Amino acid sequence: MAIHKKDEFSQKEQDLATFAKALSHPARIAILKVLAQKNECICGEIVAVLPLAQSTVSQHLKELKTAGLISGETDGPRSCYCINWKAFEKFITDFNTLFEKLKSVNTKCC
Amino acid sequence: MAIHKKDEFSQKEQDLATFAKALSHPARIAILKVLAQKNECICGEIVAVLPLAQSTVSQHLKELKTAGLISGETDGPRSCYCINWKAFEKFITDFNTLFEKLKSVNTKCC
DNA sequence: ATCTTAGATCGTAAATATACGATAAGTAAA
DNA sequence: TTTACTTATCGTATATTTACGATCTAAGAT
Repeated sequence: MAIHKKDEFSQKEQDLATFAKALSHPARIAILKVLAQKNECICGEIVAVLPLAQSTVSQHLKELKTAGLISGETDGPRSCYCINWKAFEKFITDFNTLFEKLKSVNTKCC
Repeated sequence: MAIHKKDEFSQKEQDLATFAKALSHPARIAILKVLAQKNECICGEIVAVLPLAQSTVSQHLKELKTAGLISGETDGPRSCYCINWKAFEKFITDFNTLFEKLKSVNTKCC
């Protein structure tokens, strides 16, 4: 029980799931928006906008970073984050490819 | 602590997060593939293909259904599931729109 | 009417996610 | 050096997810 079986799926399926998981919380979607709209992607600005504690935002940022969707540099006492477009687009493409493929095969059974 | 604050984000952010969450497990991605590739989208065929117990697959199907990505009809003693393309494409479009928008605004700060 | 089959649901255990406050660690300014 | 500021990390509580076996339900077969 509760022994996770994620590893028994294909790498592509796991990658897509990991990407989706990174986006599966509204706070992380909001963070991505802020990162793109501000020229200076300072952590503090994100904290100011979101209805969450600083430590919680930091945790969400870490998850986005671990998933490879953003990258961060420490800049003096601050941290500068930005979107990792390369990895991001790779996933978007994979998603679209998968769904395009699914759509062409589908034959509406119900 | 642990009082979820998802409701404090915008509806669009919540919708995208819900969609992403539905796709955030490789089993559910695999299920969507099977649903598209088989003409007869019978639950049993999914169970046969996945490395999971019947009850677990049923649970994943329920989550996909709750998220609106698939719909299901009981057909005698069996259950027929299929992909809800309308809702599916709505989300895909929203995703692409969001990311396209983000991309155009970004100015590479780090 | 009973048996079989397919699937959903219940109960449960363990893992993971969410959130916060407190604290640590590092830089900049006084 | 001390102080203030910014962010990361730790500890912790609670909620949710994942997974299974067992059981319930409903339809079809005998």
